[in-house]
Parts: sequence; C-alpha cells; structure tokens
Amino acid sequence: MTKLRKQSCANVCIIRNSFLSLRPMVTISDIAAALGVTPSTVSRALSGSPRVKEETRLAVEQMAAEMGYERNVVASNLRKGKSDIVGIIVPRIHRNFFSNVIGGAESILEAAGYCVLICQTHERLEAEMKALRTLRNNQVAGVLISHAIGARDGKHILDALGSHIPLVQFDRVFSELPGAKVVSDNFEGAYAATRHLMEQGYRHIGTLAGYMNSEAYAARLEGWRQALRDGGLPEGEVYYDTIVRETGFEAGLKAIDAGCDALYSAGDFSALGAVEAARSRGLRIPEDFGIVGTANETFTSLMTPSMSSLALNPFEMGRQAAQAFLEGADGVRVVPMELKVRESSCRNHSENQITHTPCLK
Amino acid sequence: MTKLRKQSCANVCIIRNSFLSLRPMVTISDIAAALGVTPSTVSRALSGSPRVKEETRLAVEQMAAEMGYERNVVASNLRKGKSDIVGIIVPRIHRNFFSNVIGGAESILEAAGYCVLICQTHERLEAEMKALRTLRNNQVAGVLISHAIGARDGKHILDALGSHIPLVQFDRVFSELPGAKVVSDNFEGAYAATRHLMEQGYRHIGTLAGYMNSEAYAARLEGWRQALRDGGLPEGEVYYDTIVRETGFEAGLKAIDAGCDALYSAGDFSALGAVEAARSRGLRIPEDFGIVGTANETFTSLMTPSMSSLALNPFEMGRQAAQAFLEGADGVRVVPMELKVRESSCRNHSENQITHTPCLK
DNA sequence: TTTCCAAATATAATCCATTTCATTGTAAAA
DNA sequence: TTTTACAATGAAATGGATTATATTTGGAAA
Repeated sequence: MTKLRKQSCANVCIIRNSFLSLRPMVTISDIAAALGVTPSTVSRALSGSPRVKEETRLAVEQMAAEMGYERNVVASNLRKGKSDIVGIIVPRIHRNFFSNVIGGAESILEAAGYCVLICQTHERLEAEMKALRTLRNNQVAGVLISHAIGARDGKHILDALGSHIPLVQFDRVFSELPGAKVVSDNFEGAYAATRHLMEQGYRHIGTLAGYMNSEAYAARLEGWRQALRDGGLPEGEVYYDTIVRETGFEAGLKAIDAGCDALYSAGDFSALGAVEAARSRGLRIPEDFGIVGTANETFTSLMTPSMSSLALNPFEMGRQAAQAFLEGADGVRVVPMELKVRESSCRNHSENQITHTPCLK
Repeated sequence: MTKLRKQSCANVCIIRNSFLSLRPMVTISDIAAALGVTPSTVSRALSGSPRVKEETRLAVEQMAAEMGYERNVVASNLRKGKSDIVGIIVPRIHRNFFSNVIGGAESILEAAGYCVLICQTHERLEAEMKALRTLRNNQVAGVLISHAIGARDGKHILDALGSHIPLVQFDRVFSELPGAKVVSDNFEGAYAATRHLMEQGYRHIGTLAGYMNSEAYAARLEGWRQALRDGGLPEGEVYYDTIVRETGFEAGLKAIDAGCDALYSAGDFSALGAVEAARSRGLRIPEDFGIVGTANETFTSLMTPSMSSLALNPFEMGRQAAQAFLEGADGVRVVPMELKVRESSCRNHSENQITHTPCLK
C-alpha cells in the first residue's frame, strides 16, 4: 500500500518534470519530494525559521538552488495577507520633485526588500481613488501618497484604502488623516525667501500663491505674509491658483500693474511665467523686478538670468517617508527647505552669498 | 442532518460577520452563502461568464455591491497564473525622456485595465536583473524595458525573466532578443540634425557620441557620419562615452582644440557641457560655434541661447510599447524624431524655420 | 410517458506557500 | 526506569478565486 502510493507519487513527479521543461515552475513540494521531506519543512528552511535542523536547511537550500527554485510571491502574499510592494501615489511622475521623492523612497525601500509600485493621478481625485483601491486589492504593504489637487479632504482616502494598510502622506497632506506625515518647512522657507527679497531692497512684494486646499501652499502664503509683517511692510498682493507658466504670466502682468517690484512664487513654472511677464513689460530682472520661485526645478539654474528658488529636498522627503513607513511611527516629520539665491533676485552684490536669517515662529 | 449542517453554516456566517466589522474582507463565499448558491456561481457571475442565468448574475452583483465586496486580486492572480500588472524597467525615472515614456505607456495600459510597476536600474546590470526577477516572481503580465548601460547583451535578460512573459524593449534594445521593439529613428534624426548644421554653414562638425553598446547611440553616430559623407565633408571627430555635462565639457574643449566649428551631440546634457566649453574659450554661440543636442530636455528651450535639439517622442514611444504589448505582436516599431531648431545652431536667419530634408537610406 | 439535450448550478480540485497543531524521537532530569 | 522537555518534522488547514468535471433541472422531442 505504502509502496503503491510512492509509486504513484513518482509518476506525478515525472509528469511535473515534463512540464518543467516547458515552463520552469519549481515549487516547494518539488523540493520536498526530491529530499523526502514535507513542504512545511522546506518552507521553514527557506524562510529562515529556527525550527529546522541546520543540516536540513543546507540540504534544502542546495536542492532549491539546484532545481532553480524561486518562491512564488503571489502565493506567499496570499497566505501572508500582504505583499512586499509599497505603493507610491503622486500627481505626476515627470515633475522633478515627485520623481526625486520616488527615488529617495526607493533607495530606502529597496534596501529593506520592498519593491515600489508607482501610480499617477494627474491631479484627479477619481484617479487617486482608483489607485488606492488598486493598491489595496494588491494587498500592498503600505502606501506613500501626495494628494491630487482635486482631493478636497481625507475622508474618501480611508474609505478607498481601508484602515489596515499603513499610510504615509508627504508634501500634500491632510492633517485629519491618521498615520505619518512628511512635509517641507514651507512656512520657514517662504519666510526666508521673502526676507531675502526685502534685504535686496524690494518693497512691494506680491506672491503667486498656488491652491489653498493644499496645506503646503497655504503655509508658504503664511510665511510670506509673516515676513512682510515682521519687516514692517504693508500687506502684499496675492494671486491664487497660479501654478503653471501661463497663469504665472497673467498674474505677473497684474502684479506689475498693481505696482509690485518683486514676487515670491510658490512654484517655479509660474515664476518663469512672471519673468516673461516682466520682460514683456520691458522690466529688467533683477534691477527692476525681483523673483524667487519654489522647487528648484532643473531649468532655474540654466535659464538667463538664472532664477532664485526655494529648494525643496525631495530626495530626503522620500527617504523620510520610507523610513516612517518602515518604523511604523506616526507623527509629522519636517524637512527643511533651502533658499538657492541666484540672479533673478540679487541686485545687491554684497548679498550674493546670503544665508537666510531664521525667523522665530 | 441537512438541517444541522445548515445550522452550523449559519453560525460560521455570524462569526465571519463579526470579523467583518474589524476588517472588511468579503469573499465570494460570503456572497454565495448569503444567496444560497456556491462560490463557483458567484465567481462566474462576477467575471461575466455566459454560463449563469441573467437573474442570478443580477442578484450576485447586487449582493456584492451591498456587502462591499472587492475581488482579492492576489488570490485571483495565483489561480490564473498572471496578474494585471505590467512592469516598466528604466535606467532612471527622473530623466525626462523616461518619465514621459512611462506616462505614454500608462495612458494606454490603464485604459486597458492594467496597472504599472516601475523599476529603476540606475544603469546597473545587477539592478536590472533583480528587477526582472522581481517582476517575474510577481507574475506580471508583461515587461517593458529600456536597458541599463551596464547591460552588455541580452542573454541574461531571458534567463532572469523567463520566456513566458511578454517582453517589449524600447529605445535601448538588443536585436537578438525576441519580442517587440520600439525605437526612435535615430539614424534619420541625426542625419537631419547634421545636415541642418551643414546648411547653416558649419564645415567642421564633430560629434559627442555616447556609448557604443547602445544601438540608439550607434545609429545616431551613423546618421551623423552619413550626412557628412553625403555633404562631401571629410570624416569628423568622434568623442565617445560623453553623456553628462562634465564629459561634454571636456570633449567640447577637445573638439574646439581640434578645430571643430560645430558639434552634433547625442545627448542634451553633454551638449550643455559643450556650450559651456565654447563659452570658456570665448566663442560665441551660434556665430563661432554651433551645437545641436538630442532629447529636447526641458532646459534646452529655457536656456540662453536656447539650444537646438533633436527631439525624441517619448510619450509616443511609451504608447507604442504598450500597444505592442497589448497586441502581442513582434517586430520593430520606429518612432520618428523631430529636429527643434533654436538659437544655438542658427546663424543663417532665413533658415530659422528649417524643415529638414529626409535622406535616402 | 419516456428519453434526451442543454442550461444552470454544484462539487471538488487547483494554484503555492504558510502556519497551526500534532507527532516522533532523543536527551536530560527525576 | 520513567517522566519531562525540547528539538525536528509531518499532517492538514488556510488564504480566496478559478475551473474541470459532475449533477440537477426544465423543457423539447420521440
């Protein structure tokens, strides 16, 4: 009886092997059969359990290597209820900022044995929800997200993701959501940028402010406002919802008509638009009109005149977000920004190597 | 007996439900139990099989919606042996070219119901192999890849990926590998760029040639060479392995010392380096020295003087690669390049709106 | 009325790794 | 010698969906 069973098992093995030549799918059962042990032992041996004899582990590892075994992670994930995939959701990967955040996160996550699934939302809430559901259905180990502009609040996020998957928000965050958050020091950064403009002698400083449903942009607006206040200047003009070159251009014209001699822009592309607006009105930069952008996009250092920009530290933000996920720690991590002073805001040459004065919040 | 079994089933359901409140994992078995049918019927109903009564299908769909069911794709993938994930492997996602390819591929794949897993190799063969294994282990539906510079040939690729996963190569391809390929028309593009320089009156045109283990760079070199030949000019200087700003700068200096009055560069960053080299030698651009780069990076249109560049069409390449995967068709797809004529190569003003003359290969 | 076919559904195997619980064997303690 | 404890491994259940095969049912044809 026992012999018969062995016989039939052998047959099964032969059949399996003939399949193997077609597609190389070695399972732990194959290894177990080859060694005369059970799949559970093989599983334990391969996953580093202390509950197998060292000798057995070596035999299993050797046989696994010999047969070209590779763990079927799909099956493994199903059983364990989670995968080694971490999802990252960003508005647009081709934005320098986001691709660097991804790079930073990846550098940490890859070393920790995770791989990274990237989703773009194109700033649409609907796409964000879909991405969250996709990630949940794939049972990802965690999600790092920077919200689409179209997302108004965090309620929908939890519905779509569920509450058992760790969530780390970065850059654009909703305070009301649980989990870790990583943000730039937007207030302090905008404060420094504005103060720099004041120190360069600009006296009528407006701002291109971005979207107010983003806490990052809101904080930059407040930093700008506080700097003006602390410097004894009157309230300046605010141009909302300016993110891209075109709206930056239009807002730039309005700012010039309103008498501004400088702008702090919460984005680089809108700042570029403002530069073009100033040029179209015959103003010289930085002599007649000063500009500081935000994000330190590649082009800012290559254009003429080179553009001052408040640099985010996306790579570090990505690293921090990944760390927060790995450590499972809640709370807010603040990544400092750095003001890159270039030609567009520097009419006082002795100030070229300015180091900004931190404000007391 | 039957009654007893039903009873115990009811208990099980109640227990399940109490779990449900903790974590919402509704399975097809739950739906089946609620409706008094079997899981197989529910599965068929939800996957659109014609083998269920319309009435049953509606009841299942309604109950699924009511209970908040979402398919466990991990389990589904395990059974079906493949997933709805398509892997994209690129050297660096923050490169404009690659992030746009990804965007193009994503636009097609998402519409077809796939999601996209992105891997970076940082130009390292080792990382490329690891990415391929990761994707295979996750049983992705297909892989789109642009090889790392470190990858010398295609042999290792098949070993790592296996032969049952569709592979589409783009931009940097190995001809010897099976499967679809999508490439830019590098020969024609470089030919047009070089011819443009000749038409602007440059007579000693060198090239910054990139890495010769990449067929794309090799084709650009040949296009440049053929244009010189067809134009009756002698062989020009070739500077290999110049990709980044620094090597472009060094090669630029050498080219100037060798008497070149223009360069066709197979990359934009190296072209930028060459611009700086020319400036450092006091040459005016484009009057004394002409340059055309390749890739149409964002900064090329924003710098001063703006830089002519041979534009790739990365978004379209991504679309084509995704289409090739979806259609399962082998063969090579060629995406045309477009010469963007800007200031750095235009000393003949009547030529500003040049449209390039195609060459006969 | 019986027979047969097709539609609809049920049963059970399958995908593969993991994990709980049970069993065996061996050495140390009583 | 017997009990105790532990190490090592086996057996079987589990995760959730899919699918090959089997069964039931209803209606048409004989």
